[in-house]
Amino acid sequence: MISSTNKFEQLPLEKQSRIVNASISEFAEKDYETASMNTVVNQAGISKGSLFNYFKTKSILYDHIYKLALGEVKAYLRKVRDETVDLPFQKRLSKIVDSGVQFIIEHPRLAKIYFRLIYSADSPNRQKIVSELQVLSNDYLGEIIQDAMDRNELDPNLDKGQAVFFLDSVLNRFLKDYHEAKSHGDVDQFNRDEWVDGITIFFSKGLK
Amino acid sequence: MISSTNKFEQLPLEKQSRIVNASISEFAEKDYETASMNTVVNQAGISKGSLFNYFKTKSILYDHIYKLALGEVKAYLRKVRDETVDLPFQKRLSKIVDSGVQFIIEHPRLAKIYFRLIYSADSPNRQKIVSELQVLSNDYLGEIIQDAMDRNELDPNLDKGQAVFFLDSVLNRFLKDYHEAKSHGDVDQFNRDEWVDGITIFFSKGLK
DNA sequence: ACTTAAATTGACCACCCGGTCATTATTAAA
DNA sequence: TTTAATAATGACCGGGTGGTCAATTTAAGT
Repeated sequence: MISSTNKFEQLPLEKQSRIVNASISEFAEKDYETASMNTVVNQAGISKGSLFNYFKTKSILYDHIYKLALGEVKAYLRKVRDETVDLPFQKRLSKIVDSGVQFIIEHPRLAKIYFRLIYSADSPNRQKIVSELQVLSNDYLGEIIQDAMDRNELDPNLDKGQAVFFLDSVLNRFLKDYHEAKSHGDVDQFNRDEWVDGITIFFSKGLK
Repeated sequence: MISSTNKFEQLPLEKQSRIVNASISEFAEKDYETASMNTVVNQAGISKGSLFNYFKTKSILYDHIYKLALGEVKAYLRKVRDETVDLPFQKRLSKIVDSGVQFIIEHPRLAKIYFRLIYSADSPNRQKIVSELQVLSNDYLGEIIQDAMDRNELDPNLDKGQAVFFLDSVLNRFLKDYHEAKSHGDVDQFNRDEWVDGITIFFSKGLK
């Protein structure tokens, strides 16, 4: 069976990366509907016919790109999860936030695509994608929380689903705000350490 | 001085509401760029020239609509704030969540516009609007938290800015998820009381 | 060098967009 | 009833879209 990106994958790597680069830039800058295949084509320095030969439709190209972004996110998450298995919950949380911040710094365009995907509404299979992400996040944070519960660092009677929800809400929101602050140039107002401390303390003791 | 909606406001109310209704539907269904003035015109049963006579541009029409949505949101928030001044923090939080849920039920299209505005990226003056909303939320939740601190219901050494951030993250996320679940028809999985309890307990004691 | 197959091109298509404006229909004044 | 002012209309404009395909360039095989 021949995948729909087959033709693309058989291209010289240099050409592939020109196309991927242009696509990432365009989908980072504009939302799905507004992003233009013409712009991609011009920026990549290939003809329109070629692009539509490699990717039959716009939405197939978008699929390729967002999966790429998601794969990178997953890699970061896996890495920090595995590197912190033996650390206490608070330290672990802190490292996860760190990793998120680092991802945003190292892959600003992919971060933009990721947040657009999560928070915006007009990607082709939005509903399916988002629910997949929810499962992913549930598994990931669920594991972190379960580990902490097993070690008696968290209340063993916690509703795990809710705990995951709270973690997810605050972490994602923090990273989103950080990302936006960064792309507006006023990232200095973020004292990262202070925030990470605040977040971990908050999760431990609440506001009381 | 003549406002840009002057012509519109002098229209018969029935015609006004036809136009507002059509606009709300369109901006709820699609994001700003994708929403079509032609659709609005057809649904409202007026001619294109008329619409552009009442509202000079698409973005001015959008302005009118989102301010309407925001005004409604503010009214709900003001109401619940004033009605709960004497209640303890936990009860107050619970009522605020209630009010949000009720808003979503009573004004699903306005809720859609509101969440699109907050979480999506392509509205005309997005940056300005979002920072205005942040100030608004800061004032609102800041007041609720300050009240609770004054009554010794919360740690008086709290970083108020952070506390507001946590509240805002969790509340908005909860309502957004609720809204999406509702518009996908699977709202039953939400045991509202359980969630409200979970949220208030979480804010009091954290996860420990 | 010649032929054939494959890859690349960009002009072109139908469609939709926000916005305009000469024309027409409606109302008010005389 | 005629005239003047106002309101409503929709054909039309320039421009952009995703996608196509006949024609051309490039590469491979003999």
